Amino acid sequence: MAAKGIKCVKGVRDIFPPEIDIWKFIENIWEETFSLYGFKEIRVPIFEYTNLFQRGIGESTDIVEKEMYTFTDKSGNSITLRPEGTASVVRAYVEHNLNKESPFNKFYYIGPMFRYERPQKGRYRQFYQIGVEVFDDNSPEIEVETLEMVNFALKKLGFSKYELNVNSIGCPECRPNFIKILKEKLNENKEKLCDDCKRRIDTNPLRVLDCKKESCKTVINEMPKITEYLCEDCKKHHLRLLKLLKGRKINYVENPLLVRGLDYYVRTTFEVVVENLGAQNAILGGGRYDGLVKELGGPDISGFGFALGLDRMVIALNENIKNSFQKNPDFYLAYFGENVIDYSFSILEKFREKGISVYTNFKGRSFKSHLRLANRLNSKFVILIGEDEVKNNKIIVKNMKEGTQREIKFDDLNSFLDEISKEN
RNA sequence: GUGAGAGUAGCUCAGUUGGCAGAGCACUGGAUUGUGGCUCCAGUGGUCGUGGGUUCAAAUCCCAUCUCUCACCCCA
Repeated sequence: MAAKGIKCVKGVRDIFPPEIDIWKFIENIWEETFSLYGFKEIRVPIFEYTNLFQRGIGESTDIVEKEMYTFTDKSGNSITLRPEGTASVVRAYVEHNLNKESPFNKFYYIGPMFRYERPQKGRYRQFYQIGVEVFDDNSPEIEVETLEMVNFALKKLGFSKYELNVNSIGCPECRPNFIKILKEKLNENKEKLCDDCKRRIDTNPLRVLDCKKESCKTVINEMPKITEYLCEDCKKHHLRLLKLLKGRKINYVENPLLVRGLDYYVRTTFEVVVENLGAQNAILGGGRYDGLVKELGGPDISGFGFALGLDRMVIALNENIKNSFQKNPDFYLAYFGENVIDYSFSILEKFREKGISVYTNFKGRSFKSHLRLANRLNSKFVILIGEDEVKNNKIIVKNMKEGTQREIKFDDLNSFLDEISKEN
């Protein structure tokens, strides 16, 4: 129980061992994968001027309208804790003219995002994303390479049951036309829809297509699909993408109902969903945002990227993989008696110089309680040092699993340690 | 922002019509004074989420509030 009155803020949390090992495992696999595919890290601030997000994400989106942590700083500027990463990366790209600096165009970021939402499974007010952005490449090919990279990393992480949903939501040329037609058709069937959907016809017509109620589903089945209303260029792009995905044998599901909540998306959108996450089942999502760089004051170049929710990925990660992270140091040093600490320190140093991690405890324990602790920590070996060992310049190494132990003379320590290093 | 459930020891949870605050696991010590796990014995540990109210008496009833969980909504 926490000390009186001291608690963390609603919707945020601490992450500590052993769970932190799972986080680092996931982060490492993504970073290794990014490196293989030629991405480099970019670090951007956690807060920005509010208008970056207003312009970037879209003034009327839910995120900007009601979910941002916005405050006024001491000089009267409106500041917002970032609710997502793309706007910041694009801002940095534009601000520093990175397109002129070098031809390099593939970036990834990792860090916390902030949204004021009601907490729920897989949804927190401070949550962590890893994301990638590719600038100045409007080809379907880069999309395929990126999706292949997603598959690559997810497989390495041990995900076997997931589904890649792909859609095209058109562009500012063709999408308004589709929405107009969809609204008309929905209004014709208005009486058959649930109350929520009746409201959505005006607020968010695309969202009606995603309703789970049976009565609505029958209506939805007869509704037009956005992919049938794409303009020539968008259609060409989309068909090329699907063809390439098939060629690369990347499994996907065409989902004409997949829409994104951020205004900047055009054409290709995609999402990876898993089963065991409850309502928040999307672990990764993204798409193309060709107009955003220009919108934020840069050249008219394209953008494509995705973000993944680390919190959700940790929850969804296969249970047996999670259990393999109970990793404490193999060695525990137990010392007891008068004037043995100097000797013990020198032994610890020897181990560490050879790259072998050792844990010990300085609370003046008896051998019994040392060993009990070592057992709890799952130590494989315990180094025992008492007055006798100091006097005779040796250590005892006990194998906890076998229950056996052997004496090592201090002079033989180096070769013993080399032997261990080789085994690991 | 809306709806439902929950909050008691470090953890998982009991606690009857209101009547001394409980168990298991964990922890500390001992049985075994330089050797873990198994067993036995003993011990530490609580502002019953918080603040009010009713009552001789509240973990229990009432009001408020905070947090967690799940769903709506939205998104990664």
